[in-house]
Amino acid sequence: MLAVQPVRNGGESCPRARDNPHCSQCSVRSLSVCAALEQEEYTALERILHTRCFDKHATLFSEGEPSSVVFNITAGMVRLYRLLPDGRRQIIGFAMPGDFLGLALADKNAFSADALTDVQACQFDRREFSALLDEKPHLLRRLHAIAGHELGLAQDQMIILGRRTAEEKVAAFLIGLRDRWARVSGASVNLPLPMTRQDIADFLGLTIETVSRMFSKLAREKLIVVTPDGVRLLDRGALEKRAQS
Amino acid sequence: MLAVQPVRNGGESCPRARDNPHCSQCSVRSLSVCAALEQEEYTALERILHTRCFDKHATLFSEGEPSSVVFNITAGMVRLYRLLPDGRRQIIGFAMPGDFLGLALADKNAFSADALTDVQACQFDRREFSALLDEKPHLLRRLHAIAGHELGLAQDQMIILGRRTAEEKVAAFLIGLRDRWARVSGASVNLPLPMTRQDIADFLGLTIETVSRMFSKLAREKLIVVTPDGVRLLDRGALEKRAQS
DNA sequence: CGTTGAGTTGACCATCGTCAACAGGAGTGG
DNA sequence: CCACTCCTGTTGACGATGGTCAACTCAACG
Repeated sequence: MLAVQPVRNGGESCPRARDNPHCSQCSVRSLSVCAALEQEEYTALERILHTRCFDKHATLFSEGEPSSVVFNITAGMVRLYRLLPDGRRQIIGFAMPGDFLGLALADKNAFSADALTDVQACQFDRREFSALLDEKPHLLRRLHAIAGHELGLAQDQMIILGRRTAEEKVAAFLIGLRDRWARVSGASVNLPLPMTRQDIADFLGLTIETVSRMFSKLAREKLIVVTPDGVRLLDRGALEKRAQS
Repeated sequence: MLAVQPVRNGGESCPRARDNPHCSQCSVRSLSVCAALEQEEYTALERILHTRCFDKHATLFSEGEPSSVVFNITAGMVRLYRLLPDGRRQIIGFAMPGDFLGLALADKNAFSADALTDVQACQFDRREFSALLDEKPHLLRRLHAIAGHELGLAQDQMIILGRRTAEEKVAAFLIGLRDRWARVSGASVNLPLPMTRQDIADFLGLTIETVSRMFSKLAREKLIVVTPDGVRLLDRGALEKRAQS
């Protein structure tokens, strides 16, 4: 099954989810900030948490605007990007279940975020969340650890953008996405790609045509099969070799 | 004067500096983690702080090794980089006075760091520093705020690497370095470049030849003058226009 | 059944990388 | 002091990678 999370939930509307905002039953708890907290901390989080749903293509927040809320994604995939004055776009990353948006707790959004699929998320008022961090330093430690991890990912992406060929970029993208996806939904050779070729191109610093050509090339060489809503990874080893990772 | 910080200090040796580890007299205090702390926090920091000097070309730490210490740079410039298996190198950034190395507090170094000039730094044992953060959540907040800022810089760099031409990259590099340098040593049209062309190339995802050509081009067009140890920025406005920033 | 938008493929071309030659400074040894 | 080497940086000629432009397919949708 290539369909992403929300479909699995059968399009449950958010009210249903809101009836039940218990971290103890959260499927992404082990993957996110919320991992390894104390009962008291979960209780505090549940008190200020709102479950939210976003339709595909909906905007979670926009670059430059005052940021009033932060999110923990629980289902679906989110596109994070920044725009240049001349209209060029750089995709910063793709957020998945377990990912936290608003790590920096800054008062302006550093980037825009919109939903590539239907998305569910835990939403927190930024000030309330920030105040909670003052009360629960342990939670702040968790958040900081995640920020450190994100910094590492950003540096990986710098290497990909700066020092890799088109083929290596696409291979590294597929490997990287697969690894992250496996944490959420278990290992599988099928990898859903809810983003467009343009999104991938803007993530990798390529054009849509080059991305398409590289997909075709990898398919011709039997490393992947391109499916309607993603790819099937046939030869992970060979793919990793191309990614130079 | 294009010479960088340590020269200004007349080559004072570290023992001299160690006699005097008082944050209250630190020239970079206002720029770093240490800004806006309480007296009690400075006292705690001074207790676990060691001032260190590194000669030009010395290694502060290496990628992959267990990280036992963290640094706050007080003078000089440091090159931060990662290596690919095949020898290609990506420079992650250049650290200046006020910059903190080891933000993530991870137990392995995510990158290597070596001195481009003589360097002075406050060194902390990572475990001691980490323990201090548990006692002083306010200090952790500071550190987290800085991590958020670094994440923003990393995203800026992604845009530069992914979506800009060689000329834009070099212009953006000069503007960015100048802005950061101005915080340390005051505004000036003279910008020291202690790094080699190869370093700049590995930072921008270019070759040494292309960097050289772009410097020549900007010089031919009277936007900069290339000096033995850096550049003189003649037309900041025009340069910013080229940087598309 | 026409329209729209995503994706693929081909032809051509420009930017930037590769290879090579050369200049100038620093360090070394005769 | 000069000759020599080494290293960094500059410049030119050439070519390849990836961008540009265009035509086409296909699926979704009314």
